Amino acid sequence: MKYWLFKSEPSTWSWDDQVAKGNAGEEWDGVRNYQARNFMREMALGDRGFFYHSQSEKAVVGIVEVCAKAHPDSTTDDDRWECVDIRAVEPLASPVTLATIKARPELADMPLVRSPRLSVQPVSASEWQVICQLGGVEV
DNA sequence: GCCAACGTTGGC
DNA sequence: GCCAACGTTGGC
Repeated sequence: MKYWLFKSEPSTWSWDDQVAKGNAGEEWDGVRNYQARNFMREMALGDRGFFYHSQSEKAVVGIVEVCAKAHPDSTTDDDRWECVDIRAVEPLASPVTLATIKARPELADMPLVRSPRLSVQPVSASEWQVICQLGGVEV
């Protein structure tokens, strides 16, 4: 199983919006970036991901699961763009902020730190464990 | 195929 | 609200 990070502006699509969709999940649509799309193509059913709020909040707030593999993005006719579906699994007991992540040497290589604009990113197993611990979530 | 212009994103 | 960084677009 692989780990990922999904970034969203809470004013556009928040963790609460994601939770409201329940187990059916929701398309992670609107991605118009090849790198991000390619990561989504690599995702398998059951892969886990962090849900990150950008802008005002700047924190990992929840854990999601891939519940549909990459398929055409329904919000465009342009067949270059694909997306997966994800569903909320559980919130972090305490959100892990960008400041906290930046302060951790073992997390300093995350794309979140290095290229903050990439909206879908891979997360290593060790990074996953560290952030889960910081967030008060059992791995 | 290159490169400049532009729009968007996100941190501060 | 500003500004820097980046990726995409379109003209040549």
